[in-house]
Amino acid sequence: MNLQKAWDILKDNGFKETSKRNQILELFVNDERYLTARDLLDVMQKDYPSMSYDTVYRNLATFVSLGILEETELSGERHFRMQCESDSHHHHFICMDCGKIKEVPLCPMDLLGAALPAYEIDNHKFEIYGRCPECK
Amino acid sequence: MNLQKAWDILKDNGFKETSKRNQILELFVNDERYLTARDLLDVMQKDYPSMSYDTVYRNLATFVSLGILEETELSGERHFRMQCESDSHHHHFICMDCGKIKEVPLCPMDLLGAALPAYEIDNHKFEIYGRCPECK
DNA sequence: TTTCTAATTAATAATGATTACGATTTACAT
DNA sequence: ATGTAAATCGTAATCATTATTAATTAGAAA
Repeated sequence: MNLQKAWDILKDNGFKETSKRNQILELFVNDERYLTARDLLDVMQKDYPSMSYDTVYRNLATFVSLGILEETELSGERHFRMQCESDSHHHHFICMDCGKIKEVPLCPMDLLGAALPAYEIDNHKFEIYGRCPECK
Repeated sequence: MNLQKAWDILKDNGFKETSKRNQILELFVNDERYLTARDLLDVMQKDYPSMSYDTVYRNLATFVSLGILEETELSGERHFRMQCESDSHHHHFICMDCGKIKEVPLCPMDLLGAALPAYEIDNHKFEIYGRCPECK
Protein backbone atom coordinates (compact mmCIF):
# COMPACT_ATOMS: atom_id res chain seq x y z
CA MET A 1 0.00 0.00 0.00
CA ASN A 2 1.28 3.47 -0.86
CA LEU A 3 1.12 6.66 1.17
CA GLN A 4 -1.78 8.12 -0.79
CA LYS A 5 -3.98 5.10 -0.30
CA ALA A 6 -3.25 5.07 3.44
CA TRP A 7 -4.19 8.74 3.77
CA ASP A 8 -7.34 8.22 1.75
CA ILE A 9 -8.43 5.59 4.26
CA LEU A 10 -7.50 7.78 7.22
CA LYS A 11 -9.33 10.80 5.85
CA ASP A 12 -12.38 8.73 5.01
CA ASN A 13 -12.52 7.74 8.65
CA GLY A 14 -12.14 11.25 9.99
CA PHE A 15 -8.53 11.09 11.12
CA LYS A 16 -6.46 14.24 10.96
CA GLU A 17 -3.29 14.67 8.96
CA THR A 18 -0.29 15.06 11.24
CA SER A 19 3.42 15.01 10.59
CA LYS A 20 3.97 12.19 13.08
CA ARG A 21 1.39 10.03 11.44
CA ASN A 22 2.88 10.78 8.08
CA GLN A 23 6.35 9.82 9.17
CA ILE A 24 5.18 6.55 10.64
CA LEU A 25 3.45 5.74 7.37
CA GLU A 26 6.46 6.79 5.29
CA LEU A 27 8.62 4.51 7.32
CA PHE A 28 6.42 1.54 6.55
CA VAL A 29 6.13 2.47 2.88
CA ASN A 30 9.92 2.49 2.59
CA ASP A 31 10.58 -0.66 4.59
CA GLU A 32 9.19 -4.01 3.55
CA ARG A 33 10.25 -5.74 6.75
CA TYR A 34 8.22 -6.48 9.86
CA LEU A 35 9.05 -3.81 12.44
CA THR A 36 8.42 -3.52 16.17
CA ALA A 37 7.22 -0.42 18.00
CA ARG A 38 10.77 0.06 19.27
CA ASP A 39 12.22 -0.18 15.78
CA LEU A 40 9.92 2.65 14.77
CA LEU A 41 10.69 4.79 17.76
CA ASP A 42 14.45 4.41 17.34
CA VAL A 43 14.32 5.53 13.72
CA MET A 44 11.83 8.30 14.25
CA GLN A 45 13.46 9.89 17.23
CA LYS A 46 16.26 10.96 14.92
CA ASP A 47 13.87 13.27 13.09
CA TYR A 48 11.35 13.81 15.87
CA PRO A 49 13.21 13.57 19.19
CA SER A 50 9.97 14.11 21.07
CA MET A 51 8.12 11.15 19.57
CA SER A 52 6.57 9.19 22.42
CA TYR A 53 5.52 5.60 22.92
CA ASP A 54 1.95 6.68 23.27
CA THR A 55 1.94 8.21 19.80
CA VAL A 56 3.58 5.16 18.26
CA TYR A 57 1.31 2.58 19.81
CA ARG A 58 -1.85 4.62 19.34
CA ASN A 59 -1.18 5.08 15.65
CA LEU A 60 -0.17 1.47 15.13
CA ALA A 61 -3.48 0.38 16.65
CA THR A 62 -5.34 2.83 14.43
CA PHE A 63 -3.56 1.69 11.30
CA VAL A 64 -4.17 -1.98 12.04
CA SER A 65 -7.85 -1.41 12.76
CA LEU A 66 -8.23 0.40 9.43
CA GLY A 67 -6.42 -2.31 7.51
CA ILE A 68 -3.48 -0.08 6.62
CA LEU A 69 -0.98 -2.20 8.52
CA GLU A 70 -0.92 -5.89 9.25
CA GLU A 71 0.35 -7.33 12.47
CA THR A 72 1.89 -10.57 13.63
CA GLU A 73 3.68 -11.85 16.69
CA LEU A 74 7.26 -12.99 16.21
CA SER A 75 9.33 -14.36 19.09
CA GLY A 76 7.16 -12.70 21.68
CA GLU A 77 6.97 -9.24 20.15
CA ARG A 78 4.33 -7.54 18.05
CA HIS A 79 5.56 -6.76 14.55
CA PHE A 80 3.96 -4.56 11.91
CA ARG A 81 4.23 -4.00 8.18
CA MET A 82 2.31 -2.30 5.41
CA GLN A 83 -0.71 -4.23 4.18
CA CYS A 84 0.04 -6.07 0.95
CA GLU A 85 -1.12 -4.57 -2.34
CA SER A 86 -2.50 -7.82 -3.71
CA ASP A 87 -6.22 -8.03 -3.18
CA SER A 88 -6.44 -11.82 -3.25
CA HIS A 89 -6.24 -13.68 0.02
CA HIS A 90 -2.80 -15.11 0.68
CA HIS A 91 -0.29 -15.98 3.39
CA HIS A 92 3.34 -15.20 4.12
CA PHE A 93 6.74 -16.70 4.28
CA ILE A 94 8.70 -14.60 6.77
CA CYS A 95 12.50 -14.47 6.79
CA MET A 96 13.65 -14.66 10.39
CA ASP A 97 16.93 -12.98 9.50
CA CYS A 98 15.92 -9.88 7.55
CA GLY A 99 12.20 -9.78 8.32
CA LYS A 100 11.18 -9.54 4.67
CA ILE A 101 8.19 -11.54 3.49
CA LYS A 102 7.16 -13.48 0.42
CA GLU A 103 3.55 -13.92 -0.49
CA VAL A 104 2.27 -17.49 -0.71
CA PRO A 105 -0.87 -17.65 -2.84
CA LEU A 106 -2.32 -20.63 -1.03
CA CYS A 107 -4.81 -20.87 1.79
CA PRO A 108 -5.25 -24.07 3.78
CA MET A 109 -8.83 -23.10 4.55
CA ASP A 110 -9.74 -23.81 0.95
CA LEU A 111 -8.82 -27.43 1.48
CA LEU A 112 -10.46 -27.87 4.83
CA GLY A 113 -13.84 -28.69 3.34
CA ALA A 114 -16.26 -30.04 5.90
CA ALA A 115 -13.53 -31.03 8.33
CA LEU A 116 -15.04 -28.90 11.08
CA PRO A 117 -18.81 -29.25 10.95
CA ALA A 118 -20.70 -27.40 13.68
CA TYR A 119 -17.65 -25.27 14.40
CA GLU A 120 -17.82 -21.50 13.99
CA ILE A 121 -14.65 -20.41 12.24
CA ASP A 122 -13.76 -16.77 12.81
CA ASN A 123 -10.14 -16.55 11.81
CA HIS A 124 -7.02 -18.43 10.93
CA LYS A 125 -3.27 -17.97 10.84
CA PHE A 126 -0.82 -19.60 8.47
CA GLU A 127 2.76 -18.43 8.37
CA ILE A 128 5.97 -20.04 7.19
CA TYR A 129 9.25 -19.17 8.88
CA GLY A 130 12.78 -19.60 7.62
CA ARG A 131 15.45 -17.78 5.66
CA CYS A 132 15.08 -16.12 2.30
CA PRO A 133 17.50 -16.78 -0.59
CA GLU A 134 19.43 -13.58 0.14
CA CYS A 135 19.99 -14.46 3.79
CA LYS A 136 20.70 -18.14 3.29
CA MET B 1 0.09 -37.24 27.03
CA ASN B 2 -0.38 -38.80 30.45
CA LEU B 3 1.52 -38.23 33.67
CA GLN B 4 3.62 -41.38 33.40
CA LYS B 5 4.87 -40.56 29.92
CA ALA B 6 5.80 -37.04 31.01
CA TRP B 7 7.78 -38.33 33.99
CA ASP B 8 9.51 -40.90 31.83
CA ILE B 9 10.74 -38.12 29.59
CA LEU B 10 11.81 -35.98 32.53
CA LYS B 11 13.66 -38.82 34.23
CA ASP B 12 15.37 -39.80 30.98
CA ASN B 13 16.73 -36.28 30.83
CA GLY B 14 17.96 -36.23 34.40
CA PHE B 15 15.28 -34.05 35.93
CA LYS B 16 14.28 -34.62 39.52
CA GLU B 17 10.84 -35.54 40.73
CA THR B 18 9.32 -32.72 42.78
CA SER B 19 5.84 -32.12 44.06
CA LYS B 20 5.62 -28.76 42.29
CA ARG B 21 6.54 -30.26 38.98
CA ASN B 22 4.06 -33.02 39.54
CA GLN B 23 1.25 -30.65 40.31
CA ILE B 24 1.94 -28.57 37.23
CA LEU B 25 1.85 -31.71 35.11
CA GLU B 26 -1.32 -32.98 36.80
CA LEU B 27 -2.98 -29.69 36.06
CA PHE B 28 -2.24 -30.03 32.38
CA VAL B 29 -3.27 -33.69 32.29
CA ASN B 30 -6.65 -32.76 33.76
CA ASP B 31 -7.26 -29.67 31.65
CA GLU B 32 -7.47 -29.84 27.90
CA ARG B 33 -7.54 -26.06 27.46
CA TYR B 34 -4.70 -23.70 26.66
CA LEU B 35 -3.57 -22.10 29.93
CA THR B 36 -1.38 -19.11 30.74
CA ALA B 37 1.28 -18.95 33.43
CA ARG B 38 -1.11 -16.91 35.52
CA ASP B 39 -3.89 -19.44 35.12
CA LEU B 40 -1.54 -22.05 36.51
CA LEU B 41 -0.35 -19.93 39.38
CA ASP B 42 -3.86 -18.99 40.43
CA VAL B 43 -4.97 -22.62 40.58
CA MET B 44 -1.82 -23.92 42.19
CA GLN B 45 -1.57 -21.34 44.91
CA LYS B 46 -4.64 -22.92 46.47
CA ASP B 47 -2.69 -26.09 47.17
CA TYR B 48 0.79 -24.61 47.27
CA PRO B 49 0.47 -21.02 48.51
CA SER B 50 4.19 -20.53 48.12
CA MET B 51 4.36 -21.41 44.43
CA SER B 52 6.35 -18.69 42.70
CA TYR B 53 6.46 -17.30 39.17
CA ASP B 54 9.98 -18.51 38.74
CA THR B 55 8.99 -22.10 39.38
CA VAL B 56 6.07 -21.87 36.98
CA TYR B 57 7.98 -20.28 34.12
CA ARG B 58 11.08 -22.39 34.57
CA ASN B 59 9.12 -25.59 34.47
CA LEU B 60 6.99 -24.48 31.55
CA ALA B 61 10.17 -23.81 29.59
CA THR B 62 11.55 -27.20 30.54
CA PHE B 63 8.37 -29.01 29.56
CA VAL B 64 8.16 -27.23 26.23
CA SER B 65 11.79 -27.95 25.39
CA LEU B 66 11.25 -31.64 26.15
CA GLY B 67 8.11 -31.81 24.02
CA ILE B 68 5.84 -32.46 27.00
CA LEU B 69 3.88 -29.25 26.52
CA GLU B 70 3.10 -27.29 23.41
CA GLU B 71 2.93 -23.53 23.34
CA THR B 72 1.15 -20.88 21.33
CA GLU B 73 0.52 -17.17 21.57
CA LEU B 74 -3.10 -16.09 21.87
CA SER B 75 -4.05 -12.41 22.13
CA GLY B 76 -0.62 -11.38 23.29
CA GLU B 77 -0.10 -14.03 25.94
CA ARG B 78 1.79 -17.31 25.93
CA HIS B 79 -0.52 -20.28 26.37
CA PHE B 80 0.37 -23.89 27.11
CA ARG B 81 -1.27 -27.28 26.90
CA MET B 82 -0.29 -30.93 27.08
CA GLN B 83 1.26 -32.26 23.89
CA CYS B 84 -1.25 -34.24 21.82
CA GLU B 85 -1.16 -38.02 21.96
CA SER B 86 -1.44 -38.46 18.21
CA ASP B 87 1.93 -39.03 16.68
CA SER B 88 1.04 -37.79 13.22
CA HIS B 89 1.66 -34.18 12.34
CA HIS B 90 -1.48 -32.07 12.59
CA HIS B 91 -2.80 -28.60 13.43
CA HIS B 92 -5.41 -27.15 15.74
CA PHE B 93 -8.74 -25.46 15.81
CA ILE B 94 -8.80 -23.40 19.02
CA CYS B 95 -12.02 -22.29 20.67
CA MET B 96 -11.60 -18.69 21.75
CA ASP B 97 -14.29 -19.09 24.39
CA CYS B 98 -13.32 -22.21 26.30
CA GLY B 99 -9.77 -22.69 25.04
CA LYS B 100 -10.31 -26.30 24.05
CA ILE B 101 -8.81 -27.54 20.82
CA LYS B 102 -9.74 -29.90 18.01
CA GLU B 103 -7.12 -31.64 15.97
CA VAL B 104 -7.13 -30.94 12.23
CA PRO B 105 -5.33 -33.72 10.37
CA LEU B 106 -4.20 -31.50 7.52
CA CYS B 107 -0.97 -29.67 6.92
CA PRO B 108 -0.71 -26.89 4.34
CA MET B 109 2.99 -27.60 3.91
CA ASP B 110 2.09 -30.83 2.13
CA LEU B 111 0.45 -28.79 -0.59
CA LEU B 112 3.10 -26.15 -0.92
CA GLY B 113 5.16 -28.18 -3.33
CA ALA B 114 7.88 -26.12 -5.00
CA ALA B 115 6.20 -22.83 -4.24
CA LEU B 116 9.26 -21.56 -2.36
CA PRO B 117 12.36 -22.68 -4.23
CA ALA B 118 15.64 -21.46 -2.77
CA TYR B 119 13.94 -20.67 0.51
CA GLU B 120 15.04 -22.40 3.69
CA ILE B 121 11.91 -23.41 5.57
CA ASP B 122 12.46 -23.92 9.28
CA ASN B 123 9.00 -23.81 10.74
CA HIS B 124 5.37 -23.04 10.16
CA LYS B 125 2.23 -22.17 12.07
CA PHE B 126 -1.32 -22.98 11.10
CA GLU B 127 -4.12 -22.41 13.56
CA ILE B 128 -7.86 -21.94 13.17
CA TYR B 129 -9.74 -19.77 15.64
CA GLY B 130 -13.43 -19.67 16.42
CA ARG B 131 -16.01 -21.24 18.67
CA CYS B 132 -16.59 -24.91 19.29
CA PRO B 133 -20.05 -26.52 19.06
CA GLU B 134 -20.45 -26.41 22.86
CA CYS B 135 -19.72 -22.69 23.06
CA LYS B 136 -21.62 -21.62 19.97
C1' DT C 1 20.83 -44.24 57.24
C1' DT C 2 23.45 -40.37 57.00
C1' DT C 3 25.90 -37.19 54.22
C1' DC C 4 26.93 -34.65 50.21
C1' DT C 5 26.05 -32.03 46.11
C1' DA C 6 23.73 -30.27 42.42
C1' DA C 7 19.09 -29.28 41.22
C1' DT C 8 15.15 -26.97 42.57
C1' DT C 9 12.46 -23.62 44.77
C1' DA C 10 10.96 -19.09 47.31
C1' DA C 11 10.84 -14.47 47.63
C1' DT C 12 11.53 -10.62 45.54
C1' DA C 13 13.53 -7.37 42.39
C1' DA C 14 14.47 -6.12 37.67
C1' DT C 15 13.36 -5.83 32.91
C1' DG C 16 10.96 -4.91 28.72
C1' DA C 17 6.82 -4.23 26.18
C1' DT C 18 2.60 -2.00 26.29
C1' DT C 19 -1.03 1.03 28.12
C1' DA C 20 -2.83 4.96 30.68
C1' DC C 21 -3.14 9.82 32.16
C1' DG C 22 -3.17 14.82 32.71
C1' DA C 23 -1.43 18.74 30.44
C1' DT C 24 -0.42 20.88 26.23
C1' DT C 25 -0.55 21.51 21.37
C1' DT C 26 -2.52 21.12 16.78
C1' DA C 27 -5.67 20.33 12.70
C1' DC C 28 -9.28 21.98 10.59
C1' DA C 29 -14.28 23.24 10.41
C1' DT C 30 -16.96 27.31 11.16
C1' DA D 1 -9.35 34.28 13.34
C1' DT D 2 -11.51 31.24 16.66
C1' DG D 3 -13.32 27.16 18.95
C1' DT D 4 -13.18 22.44 19.70
C1' DA D 5 -12.19 17.81 19.35
C1' DA D 6 -8.28 15.17 18.10
C1' DA D 7 -3.58 14.32 18.62
C1' DT D 8 0.62 14.50 21.02
C1' DC D 9 4.06 14.85 24.98
C1' DG D 10 6.14 13.44 29.03
C1' DT D 11 5.88 10.38 32.24
C1' DA D 12 4.00 6.98 35.25
C1' DA D 13 1.61 2.67 35.73
C1' DT D 14 0.73 -1.99 34.45
C1' DC D 15 1.42 -6.55 32.94
C1' DA D 16 4.01 -10.55 31.51
C1' DT D 17 8.30 -12.45 31.89
C1' DT D 18 13.12 -13.05 33.49
C1' DA D 19 16.87 -12.69 36.77
C1' DT D 20 19.02 -13.00 41.41
C1' DT D 21 20.26 -14.80 45.72
C1' DA D 22 19.55 -17.51 49.56
C1' DA D 23 17.35 -21.48 51.33
C1' DT D 24 15.54 -26.07 50.55
C1' DT D 25 15.29 -30.67 48.62
C1' DA D 26 15.95 -34.98 45.66
C1' DG D 27 18.67 -38.48 44.82
C1' DA D 28 23.34 -40.42 44.68
C1' DA D 29 27.14 -42.10 47.31
C1' DA D 30 29.32 -43.38 51.49
